[in-house]
Amino acid sequence: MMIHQREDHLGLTLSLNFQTETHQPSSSSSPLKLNQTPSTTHSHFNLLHNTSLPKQTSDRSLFETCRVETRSFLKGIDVNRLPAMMVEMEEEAAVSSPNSTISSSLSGKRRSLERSELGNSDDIIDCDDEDGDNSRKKLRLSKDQAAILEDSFKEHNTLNPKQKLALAKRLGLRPRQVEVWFQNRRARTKLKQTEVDCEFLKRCCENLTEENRRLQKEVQDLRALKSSPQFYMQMAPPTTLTMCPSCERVSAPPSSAASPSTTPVQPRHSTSNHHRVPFNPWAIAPAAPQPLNAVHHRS
DNA sequence: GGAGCACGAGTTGTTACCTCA
DNA sequence: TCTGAGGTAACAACTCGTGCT
Repeated sequence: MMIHQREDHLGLTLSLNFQTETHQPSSSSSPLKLNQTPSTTHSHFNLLHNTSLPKQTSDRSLFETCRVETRSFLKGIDVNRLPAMMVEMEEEAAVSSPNSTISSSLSGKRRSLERSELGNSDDIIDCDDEDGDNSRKKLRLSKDQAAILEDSFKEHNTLNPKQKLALAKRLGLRPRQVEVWFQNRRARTKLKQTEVDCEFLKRCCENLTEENRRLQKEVQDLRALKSSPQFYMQMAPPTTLTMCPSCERVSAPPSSAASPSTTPVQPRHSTSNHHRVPFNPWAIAPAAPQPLNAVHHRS
């Protein structure tokens, strides 16, 4: 056992780390997929029997014992509800290790070291299957539990250990389950936000493409006009574009109908200093493109 | 029955912080 | 006092397995 005292940003002041880590098969590294053992069951077992599991998973006899005892222990337990006794035990475990799950409480380095020490993952024996076929039961949170978690998530999308404990106690779940729920919730929220952002950017792109097409056509028309100046002279002054003589910026009058991105641009200057005059397309040199945030005519 | 999806949970890598030599 | 190594906790990203529609 290792005593580790720290004051982290979440307000945890004291932690006791029991070195009762278990070894789990790496789902990605091992071609042979074994049913993975929820390590929390190991922690249940450890807490119940106040013992630690063997570090080397080749110790099959101990694991078989564990398996039998766990199976009998799990009989009659609703997987969605944790007995009060277990909640209290989990609380203690959570206080001693904020992560509360043995596997996840291991540091990356330690975990990878143990992975390398583990070698053949075939030695892993599941310890929590209640019917002996190595199938894990899918936990399903009740509507009430989900609603409370949702409410809590709306308040704050991360939990400090105290909040986690309180919530776990209130819901009759293990702190680790609350933690996992919040992790998954954050991940899924982020995913949805990414989808929304992606959709928004797609629409922006479409609008810009459309505007680009329109501007290209306008340039084409103007070039055609330039090539026949006598025709231009007979034309009425262009009404779609005006230029501020002060800053020499081009803008369109409010009446021109266009997409939102081509909405007429009104100068912010006072009319005493700036007059809207017909824009002569070849009277000024083409302005260099400006960064979006430099276009001060947009209101 | 099986395809698709939602969701709980495990795994792995990274980062920040702490302790200690 | 500074510094680097090692340990720990927390988190994100990825993944898998199960249950539901």
